[in-house]
Amino acid sequence: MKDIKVQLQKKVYKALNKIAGDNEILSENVIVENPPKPELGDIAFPMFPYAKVLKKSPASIAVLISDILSSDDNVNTYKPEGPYVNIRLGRENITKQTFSDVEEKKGSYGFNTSRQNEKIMVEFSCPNTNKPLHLGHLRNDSIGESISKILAFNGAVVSKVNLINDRGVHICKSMLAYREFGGGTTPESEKIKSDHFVGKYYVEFDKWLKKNPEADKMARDMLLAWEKGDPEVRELWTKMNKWTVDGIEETYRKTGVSFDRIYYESQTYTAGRDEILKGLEKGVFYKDENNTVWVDLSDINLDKKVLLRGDGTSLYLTQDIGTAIARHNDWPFNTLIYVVASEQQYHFKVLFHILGKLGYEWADKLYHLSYGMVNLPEGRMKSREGTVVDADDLIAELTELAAAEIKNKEREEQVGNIDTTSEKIALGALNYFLLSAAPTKDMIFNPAESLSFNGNTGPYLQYMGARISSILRKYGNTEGLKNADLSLLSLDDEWEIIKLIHIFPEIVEEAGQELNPSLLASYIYDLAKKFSKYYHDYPVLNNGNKSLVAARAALCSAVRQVFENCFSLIGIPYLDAM
RNA sequence: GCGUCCAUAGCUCAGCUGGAUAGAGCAUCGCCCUUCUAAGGCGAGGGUCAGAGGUUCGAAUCCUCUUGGACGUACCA
Repeated sequence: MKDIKVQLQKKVYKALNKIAGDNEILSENVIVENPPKPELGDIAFPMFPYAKVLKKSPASIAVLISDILSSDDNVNTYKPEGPYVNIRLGRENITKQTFSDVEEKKGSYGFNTSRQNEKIMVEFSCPNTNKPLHLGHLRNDSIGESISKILAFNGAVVSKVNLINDRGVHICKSMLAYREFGGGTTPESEKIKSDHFVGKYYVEFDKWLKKNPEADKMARDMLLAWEKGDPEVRELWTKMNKWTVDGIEETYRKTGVSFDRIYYESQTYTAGRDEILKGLEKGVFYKDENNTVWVDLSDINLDKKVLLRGDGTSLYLTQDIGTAIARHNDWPFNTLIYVVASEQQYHFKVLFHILGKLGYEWADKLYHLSYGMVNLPEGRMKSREGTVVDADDLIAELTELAAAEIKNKEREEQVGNIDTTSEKIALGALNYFLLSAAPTKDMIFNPAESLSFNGNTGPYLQYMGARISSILRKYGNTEGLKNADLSLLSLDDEWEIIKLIHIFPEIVEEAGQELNPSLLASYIYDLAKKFSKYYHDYPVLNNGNKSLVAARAALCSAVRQVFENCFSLIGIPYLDAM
């Protein structure tokens, strides 16, 4: 559709100049747009901008341009409508081309090469090992996974990386509380998912701290002991970290999240130190009387920032500098995208700037994909007030609701395995919900409403997919569909659907450019809605005309393929029955 | 204080680089299961696009200010 628009732009440009004669030269950048309603045509050119130069009314220009263009084109039709030239495209070629494209590419329909030869690293998730994942992590994971898939579908080579924050005072707090109150219990003995088991002691620590202010200092001491390699502390640390990581990995498996490489903070946290010292030698940084190393950021209108403490220990920022450099060595990327919440914008601004100062020419290829917070109707989630929405609980709840719905509709038999189907519905609901809002925006999770499966939701999309599958199952062998007579698809409703199928690759490209999965979410919802109305109004199988049945089945088949491909990009499992 | 971002229907969100009466879902109220699964379809009501200026033939969209909010501005991560 893009190239068609460009061609038409050129034609309109030429026609405009024909009217202008040699008086005026017009900008080649002719404005194109989509008409607000399908009845108005497929593509529109507003004529307002040329009124002044041509000394004619927009409406009369529209008439002239339409005439000129019509005389030279027997494929598309041009119609002046008020100040607009509205164009109806010849449907035959586009339809034929679109269908054969889908038929040929199948699972890779939508794939394009706009990001070919790019190596893109995507960092996301980055959990702490003191507690299980919550809803905020789920948004991070959804975005990270989706963006990675989208970029790969744009031809890039993508490497997904995770950085597990397994070091620091937070894990020491859980460790202390466990040592104090755990009494040698284990996740197995208590039959609690292992990350939740550890999280329980993190909460326990907070309670303890209220009665015993000493606890804070004890945690810091434990961290020091850890850094010194105290064997007892290390042993406990290893054990508890494993519990958490095992539990988190189980959640990853359930939500379809995976990584090409996992970094552990405990292994990388010292890596930045040498870089800072090198920078100090080069005079990029400076040291104060306490041996603290600083960077002056007044060149980007920011304050100064500590890079190394006086005792030589490193900070979050220090570590991230080291990690970035290590990553570039491990896998020389063209771009590194950090999927991290918006609250860390300042951090990344500073990080990128410092890497630039250190002379890494790839510093300007680092990008912070800053996504908004997930809030509750009452406001921010607060662990202290126990309002944090736990990831596993949420998924379990959604799964139960889906299972109840299946039973309620008496679909057990058709669905087959209720457990796996319910899980897929839960996942579809969750990912669609999290990805349908633009990443940059904060969003509100209203438990009551967000658990619904009706309306603009993942399950609605899955349901449409299941209906298409059902129709195609009833149709039988779909092999012959490539020979279907597509000219029978003459309804406007069919044309609207075909156009949507046609532009799918363009939407994929745009979503990649803008790093915005929500474009795909609203695209597929649009397609689902149009298809839903279409098959409701026009029988695919029971219309009494064998050729028409084949043509419509072919349309179903193409829509199904786009569903599958688009679904996979935004983490919605495709279901053949539900 | 300073910086970044945000403000569209009662609620949750769309609205592309400015363009034709501002769109969905939820909620409310009607209608539709003897035809491919009603997790569905159709219809109704509901908007001074926070407010005020400006640029433009034309602004929800761009610029300025005001108001209201989020986040940040730690030798936390």
